[in-house]
Amino acid sequence: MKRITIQDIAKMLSLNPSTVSRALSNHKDVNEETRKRVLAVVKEFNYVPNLHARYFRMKNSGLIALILPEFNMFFTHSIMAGINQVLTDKNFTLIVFYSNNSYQREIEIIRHCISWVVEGVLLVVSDETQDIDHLEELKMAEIPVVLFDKVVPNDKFTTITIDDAQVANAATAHIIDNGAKNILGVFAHPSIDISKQRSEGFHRALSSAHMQGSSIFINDISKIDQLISNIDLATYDGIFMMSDELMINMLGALHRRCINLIDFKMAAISDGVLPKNISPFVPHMLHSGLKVGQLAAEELIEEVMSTGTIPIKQIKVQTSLISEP
Amino acid sequence: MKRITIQDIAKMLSLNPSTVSRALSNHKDVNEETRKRVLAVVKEFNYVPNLHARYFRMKNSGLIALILPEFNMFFTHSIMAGINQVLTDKNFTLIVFYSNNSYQREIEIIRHCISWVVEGVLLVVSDETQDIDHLEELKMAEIPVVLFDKVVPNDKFTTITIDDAQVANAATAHIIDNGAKNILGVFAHPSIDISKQRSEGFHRALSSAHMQGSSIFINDISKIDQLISNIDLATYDGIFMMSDELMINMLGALHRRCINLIDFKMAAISDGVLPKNISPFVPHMLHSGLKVGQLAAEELIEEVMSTGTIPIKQIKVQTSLISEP
DNA sequence: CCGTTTCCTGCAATCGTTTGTTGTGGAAAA
DNA sequence: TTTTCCACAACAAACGATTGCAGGAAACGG
Repeated sequence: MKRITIQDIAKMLSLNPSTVSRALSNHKDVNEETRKRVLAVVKEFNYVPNLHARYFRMKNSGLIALILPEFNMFFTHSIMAGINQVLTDKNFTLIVFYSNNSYQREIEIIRHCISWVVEGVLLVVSDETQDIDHLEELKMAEIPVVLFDKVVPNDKFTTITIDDAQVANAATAHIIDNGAKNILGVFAHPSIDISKQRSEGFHRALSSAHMQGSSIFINDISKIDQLISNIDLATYDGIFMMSDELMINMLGALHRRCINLIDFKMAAISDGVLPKNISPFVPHMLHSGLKVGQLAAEELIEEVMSTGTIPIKQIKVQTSLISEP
Repeated sequence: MKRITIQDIAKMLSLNPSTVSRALSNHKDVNEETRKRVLAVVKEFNYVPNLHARYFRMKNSGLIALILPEFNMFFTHSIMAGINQVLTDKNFTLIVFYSNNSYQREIEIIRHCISWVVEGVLLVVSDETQDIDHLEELKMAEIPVVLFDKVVPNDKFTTITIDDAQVANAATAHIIDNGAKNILGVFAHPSIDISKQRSEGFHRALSSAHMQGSSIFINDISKIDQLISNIDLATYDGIFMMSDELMINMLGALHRRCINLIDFKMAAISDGVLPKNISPFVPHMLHSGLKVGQLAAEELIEEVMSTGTIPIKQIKVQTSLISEP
């Protein structure tokens, strides 16, 4: 079936398309009477504007691209919820791409975004991404970009992160405050930036309490049982876990080794959802994906809306300690 | 900066825009020599086509809309991963909407989809949605729709679900096979369709084994501790949990009541991700979000691509029992 | 040498919407 | 009565890419 257009409406009412257009956009130059007639026809025939035509003419698109390296159950969903809230509010439409942690794919996606005339890009870089050369094209096309969560440090684009070292430090300090004497730190793959940062914060907390402790880096989470099998857990009385994913897996692994979790002082860095759902409760530095998503979207929209240039910001999201359920 | 267009390229090379366009689309009517020259300029100036212009002219869009009622960590992410795989493969672009479980919002979104001239819609209906009247508009606009996961039973659109009753039945049977004599079924809010279906399957399994058992419906998951506080768990030796969300919360709640989970024969319906991550292992009927997403996307694309009409299908996704880690 | 075919490129229209400019009739002001 | 002004609506151009058709030049056959 052929869609009804503004011209069809114009013809029916013996009006000019321009008048119909203005009627629909509440332009003052159109008589209230004619507007009524237009609206009536719109309703009767279920007219909806063709956004391709509109945005093509207007040279914008109302589209915001979100580029994610992967879909994981621990953080992505709340980030998306946060972004969506903001975008829906401001009447933007979200298109989602998935780089599959490939730098090459990320480049392709960015090209595609330009083709789509998106008005802004929200980017969580892939693990492979080491530089931001590929964002140059977006800059040239004057498309604002906000990097968040995993970022490449730079001074050309707004970034939104947490102070990983400081947060890990605070979480570890909480374990120490609870009286643990020997703490095990559990981290993800050591090559990714946040592992390094959080590990650093962990060790800083230990040394400022004049304590020792050790860290393990889980390269492949499915092998966690093996990886911790040669650790004498009895020597530890505290555990720090750098993420939700590690937390749930670590708890599972300990459980499989029939270790009583009550014996441990624990802390993690978490989105806050999982600790609400599982037992025992794990105190955590609340690193809310929802908030990060919202903030990223808000910053981006601000840049999109502004006419002039806006100062680049390096935002550190505040985190807080959640010490009880 | 102004974007470079086909006409700019044409001017530079003293060609006609039409020739440039044909060169770029590998049309045979253009000399290999000229094509080379065009490609060189394209590369030099980083030309990217304006998809709004193209799709506006071509009357399609390469867009597929995904409408979700909510973002939850338990199923959404794997559904999206599955969809994305297929769409990326077939060169479609995904736009995502979030109905926030509101029927009204769902209607708005569908309108918006038509406005965007999307080529297909993947829909998980909101909890409020009781009918499919609002999909009539899509049908009139000849936009294919695939309903999946949560659906409204109907014979006008392709649907992809699991046989909830049968799956719940099988899971329960597994608990019975393991020797449990008195089984507790844990279900979500009784007003949503899948709760009813799964509860029915659960009870069917019980009665065909000439057993009794009881169910509880968790209206508000944050109150799970209260809800199970008046249950004498000692009388049960088996638990069936209808979803990942209930599973993780139930395990947590039992743990808080210091109940030894080893004493229970358990089974659930699960996406499979969580059981890999937690301990104890919970046998489950594997209801893979990834697979559902893929299948939904594939079915939709097939309808989109086909010229004639395609038979409506009511697909039940196969599930399998995962009885060990 | 002319007619026909082949190969390549140009011309012009088109998609649906928006918007700057122009036109018109009637009322108010002079 | 003439001039001015205003409210309203029509006209036309534009956005960038695609495509049917026309046309020119070279190649080829007779």
